[in-house]
Amino acid sequence: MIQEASQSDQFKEQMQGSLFNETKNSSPIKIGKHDHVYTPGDERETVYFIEKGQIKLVMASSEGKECMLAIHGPGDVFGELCLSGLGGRLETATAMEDSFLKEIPCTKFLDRLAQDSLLEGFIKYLAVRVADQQAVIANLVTVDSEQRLGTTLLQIARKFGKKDPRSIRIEVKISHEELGTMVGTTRPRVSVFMQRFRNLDLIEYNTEHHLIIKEKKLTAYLTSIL
Amino acid sequence: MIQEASQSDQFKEQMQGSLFNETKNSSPIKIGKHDHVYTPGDERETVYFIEKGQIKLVMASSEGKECMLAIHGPGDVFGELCLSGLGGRLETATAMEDSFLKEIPCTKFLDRLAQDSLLEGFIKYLAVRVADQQAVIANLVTVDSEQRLGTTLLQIARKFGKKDPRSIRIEVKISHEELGTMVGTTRPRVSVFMQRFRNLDLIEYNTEHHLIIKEKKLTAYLTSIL
DNA sequence: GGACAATTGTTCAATATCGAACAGCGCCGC
DNA sequence: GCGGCGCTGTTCGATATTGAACAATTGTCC
Repeated sequence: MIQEASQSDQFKEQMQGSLFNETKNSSPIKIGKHDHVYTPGDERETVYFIEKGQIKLVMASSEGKECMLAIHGPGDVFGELCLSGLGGRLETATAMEDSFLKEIPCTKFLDRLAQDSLLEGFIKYLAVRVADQQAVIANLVTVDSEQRLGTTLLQIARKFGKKDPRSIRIEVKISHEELGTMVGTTRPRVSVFMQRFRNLDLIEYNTEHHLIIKEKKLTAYLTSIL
Repeated sequence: MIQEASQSDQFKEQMQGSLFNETKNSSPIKIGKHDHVYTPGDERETVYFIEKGQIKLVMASSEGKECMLAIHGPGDVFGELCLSGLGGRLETATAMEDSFLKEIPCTKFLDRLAQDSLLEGFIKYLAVRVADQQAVIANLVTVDSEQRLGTTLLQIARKFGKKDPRSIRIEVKISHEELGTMVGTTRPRVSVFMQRFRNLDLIEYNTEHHLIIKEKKLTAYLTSIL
């Protein structure tokens, strides 16, 4: 697990360097809080690189319901799915706070990766993505909502957590509503479980709205309620 | 949609050609029905190419529950997730019938793709995979089981369907139990819905256990029950 | 051909989940 | 400071889903 993280981090750094070169002449785009980077159907085939901010990817079903697929932070790349060549975005990308992005046309993106011999690295990166998504799917299918919420929290913590001294980890701001759309349950339900986790001292709300997740305790609890 | 299918089919053919060259000297491995190609934790970093047969990929949760991730048929490649470099399989790959596979070490696989200038094609292929999985996730999160079963049937039909003259499509053998693990519900529930679909003439059971899916009718029905 | 195993159709009570409602609370803008 | 608004915590009846059980049916292996 650890060496894997460092490996993929390594590629991420290389890719960041590569993209930095590619975009150093263009100026970043500012996206205000709650504004969209793109919406379903948009044909613009570009990849985005986050310099600063938070971007969430949400997919809407034919009725009104939504599903939050991911949250991306500084240094992340998103919108790479236009590489699939099937044209037209499937999800909505929205800024969760004022953000600054660099935009790279999808063909340029590939060319640059090729030039810098990063194609294989990118394949590895995509393979990790596929594996992660498989885990999400298996989770949605096999376990109940409390468990799903727990594992989702752990995933987010691992992605965004600054390693706090006491083996605890800190967070970004995500509403219960949003958690609901990741986990596949309703907001009240999320509230109840979050409360339960809090009472059991598996998570905490920091003085200022930051979620603290006690990775070990939470993991232990989740396996205990199988 | 249509040009996309043909594009990815085109890459698939190129990849098949490429792999055919790579493996023409090695003889295929036979996997008997119900036997495993690999199981979780296996470290063997190889990619498989199906010459004949059906292979299912199943992920098991910590308790006993299972989730069927995919079914692959002749010409398909699976096990590519070892390219992620995180070592150890996550799922179980099982033959649904006697199958013949070619096995390619993961490094050889990449080398060959590179030699044949197929790296970008493979990236596109993986991007499509990620997009498909996103759709699956959104489905699991946003809609109810009947709807999910319906869309799952459509997905399978599109993957395996031989285009029957009357805009209908034929199938592989999948048990209700297995469908349950794809859709995230229980077997009895699948039975009920399948029965309902049958009564509404959205699907049929062929004289010999082959499922026939009436794509248009089923699609129409699914949108009608939003 | 017959017996056993696997698959399907169906039921039911127990349980989990939804969704609508309402109250408290903190933040922001004015 | 004050109102409004968005987020949270909590409740509840209506509804969906589970899981266990039992026939009926089919397939399969000797």
